[in-house]
Amino acid sequence: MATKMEHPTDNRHAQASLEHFRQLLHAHMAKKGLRSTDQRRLIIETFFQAPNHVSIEELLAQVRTQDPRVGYATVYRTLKLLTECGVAFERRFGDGLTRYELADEAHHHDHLICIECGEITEFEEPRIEDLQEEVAAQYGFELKSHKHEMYGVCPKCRKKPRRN
Amino acid sequence: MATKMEHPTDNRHAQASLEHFRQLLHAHMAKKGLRSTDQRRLIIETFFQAPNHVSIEELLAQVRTQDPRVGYATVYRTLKLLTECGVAFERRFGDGLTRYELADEAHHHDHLICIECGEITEFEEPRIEDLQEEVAAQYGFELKSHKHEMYGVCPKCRKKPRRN
DNA sequence: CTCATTGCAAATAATTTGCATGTAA
DNA sequence: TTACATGCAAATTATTTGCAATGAG
Repeated sequence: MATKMEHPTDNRHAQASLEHFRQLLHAHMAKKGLRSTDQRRLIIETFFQAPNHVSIEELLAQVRTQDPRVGYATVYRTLKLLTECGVAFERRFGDGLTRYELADEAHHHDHLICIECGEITEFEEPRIEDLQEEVAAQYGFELKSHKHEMYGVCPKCRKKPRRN
Repeated sequence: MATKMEHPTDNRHAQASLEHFRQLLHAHMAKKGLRSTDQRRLIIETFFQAPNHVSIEELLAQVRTQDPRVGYATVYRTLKLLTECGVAFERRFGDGLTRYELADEAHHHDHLICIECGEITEFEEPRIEDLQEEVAAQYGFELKSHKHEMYGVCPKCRKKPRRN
């Protein structure tokens, strides 16, 4: 059961898996009567290609390399749209800003965060996932998603003399 | 190893365990030359007695029943102090505000959050804790703390007709 | 006495919103 | 054409900070 092994730091997703998200989005937009605009398409494609855990600011900077006229508000509104239709997850780590990532349940991962240098490492551990289902069932919860962050000192920072 | 069983919703901590936190705080304040004031003592004791996951606003409201003159800034500053010396943890769930809880590692728990009604249930699962250590070790991390939140639909909300 | 602390108000920072204008469908 | 979308700037919200007055050690 616990045999799948992939590069845990390979953040980007195959084109194939993006197709699913494009469909989700399309369905949502059709149902709500929303429109496909240049800015939305650009922001969405940029998000799909961006590294994981992008902030609005990072995403906007990247978007503006293609179209400098795009404003903050549009990025916020588009990411909210992606969140609403289940394409993106909002995440808040310690720094005061929201980051976004693809809602890729099939390729689910959790995070190891270094409290010294802030480096974020992804991990997958199917045995933990199984236990989560077990716990949720104990409490009668129907599990939809989860967030599992472990904070510690990464190998690099452990080598440095510790601060006091 | 996995035999301890307690009321998972019993949030408050025995007086005995608070003693440890008082000492931590006292040591930190002594080392930094900080002073013990009426406001600080009141805020800290209120925090110790408050339900888990208090927000600044809730805490201030409670504090003001004892002393209406206390201001927001003092509560923020005091909670930051508690966080710095390891007495409290900052937590950010989905709503845009920071909540605080006792940094009680010995009585560690994680959270099950209902996405319908917002109810927060605590759980403990030693087998997950063990696996966390294992994963951290795989990556060479020295684990300091973690945050594990599971989102789903609680038993009560599952009974209600689902919204669309 | 000295310097940390407080309350207030003003300052920040991230995010949201109102509105006139632009533009998919 | 008919709303939805955009960009801008102003508004909001949570949190932080400057400062004069207060108070702990």
